[in-house]
Amino acid sequence: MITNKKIAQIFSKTADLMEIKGENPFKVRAYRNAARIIENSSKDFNKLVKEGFDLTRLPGIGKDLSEYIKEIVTTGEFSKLKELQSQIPQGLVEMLSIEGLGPKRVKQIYDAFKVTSLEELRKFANSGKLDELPGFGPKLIEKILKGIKQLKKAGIRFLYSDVEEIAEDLRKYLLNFPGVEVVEIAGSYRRKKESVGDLDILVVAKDYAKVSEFFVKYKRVKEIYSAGLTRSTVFLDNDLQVDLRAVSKESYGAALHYFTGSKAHNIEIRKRAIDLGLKINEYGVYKGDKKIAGESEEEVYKSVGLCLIEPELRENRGEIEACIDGKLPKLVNLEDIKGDLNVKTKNIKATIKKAIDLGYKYIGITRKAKNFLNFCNKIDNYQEEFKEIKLLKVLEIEVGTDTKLDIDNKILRQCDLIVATFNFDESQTDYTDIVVKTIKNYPFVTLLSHLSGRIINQRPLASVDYDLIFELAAKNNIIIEVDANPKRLDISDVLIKRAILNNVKICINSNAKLINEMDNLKYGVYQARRGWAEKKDIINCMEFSKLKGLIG
DNA sequence: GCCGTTTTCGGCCCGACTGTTTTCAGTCG
Repeated sequence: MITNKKIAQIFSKTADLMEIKGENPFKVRAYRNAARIIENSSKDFNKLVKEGFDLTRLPGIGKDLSEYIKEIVTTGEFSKLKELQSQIPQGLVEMLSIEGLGPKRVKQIYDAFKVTSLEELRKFANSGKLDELPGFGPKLIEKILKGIKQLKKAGIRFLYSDVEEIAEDLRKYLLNFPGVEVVEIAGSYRRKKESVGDLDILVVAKDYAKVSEFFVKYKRVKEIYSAGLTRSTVFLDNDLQVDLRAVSKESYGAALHYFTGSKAHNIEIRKRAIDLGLKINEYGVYKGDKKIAGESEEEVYKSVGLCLIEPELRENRGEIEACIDGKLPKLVNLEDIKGDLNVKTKNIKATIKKAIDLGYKYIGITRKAKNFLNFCNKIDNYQEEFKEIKLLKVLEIEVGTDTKLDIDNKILRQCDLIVATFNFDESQTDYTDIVVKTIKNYPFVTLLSHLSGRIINQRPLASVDYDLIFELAAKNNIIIEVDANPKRLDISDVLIKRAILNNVKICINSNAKLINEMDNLKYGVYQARRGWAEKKDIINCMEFSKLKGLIG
């Protein structure tokens, strides 16, 4: 089955190749735009095509792209891409990821020397041949050589949780410097994306030059890439890129908006400004030469007739339209969480104490069927001891590819919640059947865990007909879990939005194996916010009495 | 390739920076 992600990948690949070929850049943009729309869509394109939906109704998809999508869904391939691939060597695409090399220069190099691989490029650069090309000076060539070396590192994204500590430490470090008034970390970090490419730090300060000097002396800086009058870039010891930018107080809101992104969101906002006869850049909102807004983000949004849109929503996934219609979600907050329903920690007493510390009203401790009755006795005893928190006995069953389940009735009567977790065999391609069978044949299962099976940067989403599953889940009151483990965040933001649109309730659990991993729940909340989730969509934001009715 | 309440052509977000030139193209975010 062709997933949205797969279609998106095909279009972006096509765009890369077209760019090198020297096609009209706006045409290339149309493909990239379509790729983004499809990947972010809350609808399954495979399904839309099969239902005969008129794809040209979607903004950004016209007559041609609509036909191409149909071709990809029905044949699994894209003839245009195949043709491009036969004309343009793969090595050229790799060259695009070298800092300083874009499509024009790659094409220039290829046309002149027929260089098709990075290795060949390195030889040419070293031999001095590249100097012959117009526009290629010693500095650019040095940059290319350096870029080839660093290529492996380039493009890696860090888990949000991995950069969080550094980011907050840097924030404190800069705030301590005399004359620094504001430090804010923008970019995908502020949008709470599951992975972050680099850190964009904005600073309002009396004397930027001094702050910049102080910044590049940060203990973890390995390399200073550039240090200018308004911008400095460094690499840290773990290869994380950090940009520091000087911002004036009067432009702070415009700059924060601009550098928070996403790019797609910014472009939409700017288009809107143009329609209103305004111009937006990182310094402010302008009517002619007159600056009419810029000090705060609220002002910037207000100038184009919008309300403040929370950073997590800024992906051009319908947030602007929702704002106009007054239908922006009131996003869930960490404080709304009343309990964690899937904790696999060994030490029960320590778990309960931690849950109380976290202010939880209830905590679900999970075990597999083996020795479950013995575990239940222990929980009953602890419940006597800790009356301030409600303890739930959670049974986890692993669904293999055969969906055979054999659970003792005694156990079923004892547990408060049964969670099915999927253990997909990587060799299989479509797991929809297994999930459907689990829902239909085992009515005692109320929570589905690891539905997509993804591990960030390692294992992609399983190929499942998510809309079908969500429909069934809504009908059968099945809850879908968001595993807050920052390496997983399964299900993803886009899927959370799709689940909620299908009236499916979600549950954010830490899946903690160690006590301190219970703190990971916040990452699940961030992901849920990116998936437009409100308090009412999340069962562990509910009082215990209401929750009981949903999981019982 | 998409789009249109100046609608079937002619636009398409916008500015900084870099390195190369000598007024600007390419790249980047």
